[in-house]
Amino acid sequence: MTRRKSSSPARPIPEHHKQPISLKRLAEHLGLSSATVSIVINRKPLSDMIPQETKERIWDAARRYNYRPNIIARSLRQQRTYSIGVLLPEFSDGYSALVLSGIEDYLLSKGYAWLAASHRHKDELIREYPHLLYTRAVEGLITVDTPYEEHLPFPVVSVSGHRQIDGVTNIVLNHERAAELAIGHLCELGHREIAFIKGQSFSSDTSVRWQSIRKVCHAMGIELKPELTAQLEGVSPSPEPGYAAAKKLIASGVPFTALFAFNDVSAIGAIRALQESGQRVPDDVSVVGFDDIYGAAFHIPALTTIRQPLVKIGCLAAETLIERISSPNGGKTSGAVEVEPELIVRESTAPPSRAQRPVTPSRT
Amino acid sequence: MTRRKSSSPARPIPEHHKQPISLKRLAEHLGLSSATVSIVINRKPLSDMIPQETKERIWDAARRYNYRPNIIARSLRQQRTYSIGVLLPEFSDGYSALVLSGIEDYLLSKGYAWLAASHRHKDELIREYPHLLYTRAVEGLITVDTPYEEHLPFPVVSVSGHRQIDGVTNIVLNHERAAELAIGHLCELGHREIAFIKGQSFSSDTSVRWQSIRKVCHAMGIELKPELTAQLEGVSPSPEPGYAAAKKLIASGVPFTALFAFNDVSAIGAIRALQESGQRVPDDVSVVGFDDIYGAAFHIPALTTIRQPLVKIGCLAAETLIERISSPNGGKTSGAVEVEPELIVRESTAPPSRAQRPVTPSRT
DNA sequence: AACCGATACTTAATCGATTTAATTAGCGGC
DNA sequence: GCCGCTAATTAAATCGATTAAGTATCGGTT
Repeated sequence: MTRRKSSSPARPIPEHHKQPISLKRLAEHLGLSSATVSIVINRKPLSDMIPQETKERIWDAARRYNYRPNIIARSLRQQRTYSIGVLLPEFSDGYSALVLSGIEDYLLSKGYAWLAASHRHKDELIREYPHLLYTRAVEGLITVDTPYEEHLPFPVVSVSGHRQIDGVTNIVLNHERAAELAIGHLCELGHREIAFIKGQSFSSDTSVRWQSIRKVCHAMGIELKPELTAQLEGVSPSPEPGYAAAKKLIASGVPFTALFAFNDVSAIGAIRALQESGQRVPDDVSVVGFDDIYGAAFHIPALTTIRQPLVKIGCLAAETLIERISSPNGGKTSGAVEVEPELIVRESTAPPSRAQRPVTPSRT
Repeated sequence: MTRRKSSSPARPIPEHHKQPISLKRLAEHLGLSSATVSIVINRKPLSDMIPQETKERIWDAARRYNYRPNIIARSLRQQRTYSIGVLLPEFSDGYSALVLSGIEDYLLSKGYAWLAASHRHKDELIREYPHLLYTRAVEGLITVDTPYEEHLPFPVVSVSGHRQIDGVTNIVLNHERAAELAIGHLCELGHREIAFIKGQSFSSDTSVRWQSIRKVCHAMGIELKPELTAQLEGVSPSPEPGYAAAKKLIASGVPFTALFAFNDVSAIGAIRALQESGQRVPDDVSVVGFDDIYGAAFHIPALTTIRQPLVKIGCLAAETLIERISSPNGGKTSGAVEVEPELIVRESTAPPSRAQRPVTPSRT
């Protein structure tokens, strides 16, 4: 304080300081320059030169007037926004929501914010949103189950994306292991006639998952009959597509004792279709789901499923993205990170009934 | 162009203009001042003075160099961020997700962005997040099922908030009508012994809903037995709390033929508990849920439920908030907006069975 | 010839912070 | 009494737009 110029006396601040105070006003009030205050508040190396007493004066005033740096001004100067975008198909699909939780946890801990956007499988939104987010000055993007081709001017981490795109890191499940777990479980129970529901064609996991299933079936000597293969159709996040797919499988007339669905939601729809056609789960048909969303455990019957560590995946995606954003070389590494699935056995699977009745098509 | 000074010739821009171009550079390249370009790009009234030819030159260049105004700089100057915060308990509860969809739709159409935050019922996060969002310069906040007392320095719209707080607009369901629909439906089917599951104490709808139920029960001559009243406990967004609550009701030994749950998720948990105790739904006990989340229709049995227009609620919340943000007087109006529920009859309700067996407690 | 008003722009301030380069005061040494 | 050094701070540029206020040119009028 020894050298504070007497020519610039501390200026008082009006009582009702409800509106945020600016650095400049705070500095004026302290009789210091805004540079000094900024340096101290941000604990810059330069502040080593500032005597303790002054620092305390600054901190006191900052607390008293509840000073909060204007993040917009800071962003402009630093060319950093500390925010990222998250693009996903749908908030209410049980899958994205869990990934989001993981993302949020990590970002919160690192001081990042995120702008979310759901495209509901509309091509236009899938195309537009990344640019909109870019306009919003995000520093990176996490896409969840969203195919995106174009090269973007910032790092991208893709959850269950599978294409190798420059600048995109993929977080992927070990799908082969997943198929082994599911089909192995059914085989062990004694099932041989297994039906499959593939994902929608727009789902990025669909193709990889299916390849894994084919490979594992072949290895285990399970025949993959075309009549026992159905595909989800439509963009509804409800169990309806699974219901429709299962109806088709049943209508084929080819008997099966087990069904491996693309996800838990479609498994739930499938179970409804089976029950409507007079089949009981798991007595007549075993069903295995995928994901282990909330609620899978509470469905009746409780779903046997392949759990994806969704929260962890979200966390990992966020971590990977932040790392790439922070890395000095711009994080050019576009590789893949793999996570492991887990088999959760509940009530929807059982050994095939001895009296192997063929599944008969119900009336439409 | 007649008067373009020959002293500042159009300056070429290097080929690889991948990185965004600034207004200044664009103006330099055009041989104009940035003010002129800004005025034209933003279609300010002043641009009426600019000849068509110049305007076209500007637009052409903007397109060619893919000019995008830096939103940070603009925000700083205009003191507007065109973004709001959304605070909710949980992404994966089926309820919030639908509200979010509505919010997103509306905001997208108005050019606003949103920062989302889920507090998972942690007091600390409920307290901190609004300030964090404020620091992030949101212009308003939508809270979903989140009790918030403190006065905030921007407009707040609260979905299913019920307190009258200065500066907060509530979007509420007509709970009395909802209770009438549910209880009326059960009465019409012939039920008299109705059990109830109240919401968690932290849920903002819990108290209002319960008052309405009491009122309607009284009006309809239904006795509200304390033993047939349970409350959800714990923060899990899964059906588990509903399961536990139903277990308690069953354990009371008091017979009931119908159950009105706080929401669909808890109804699903309750159904599981009933089935485990040997009751069949709806044969022995009818169950009515609340919300009509995705999946309610595909549960087995499909849930009869009171539908809240959740997407519409989100939309309405966003609209109300934007209106208050844009209104010149700062939108001091803190009132309430009411929406109407709807009864959706599916499979989980039926007339009480003639052979009115008392519900017997199952082994623990 | 001086003036006016319209046209077609430009200048410069501003938003609120960060950051680099400079400045000042005091002190010890010669 | 001057030099150089350190400690403590500050001035000024900067980020990229927006915007109020100003200016130069020209045709036309009195």
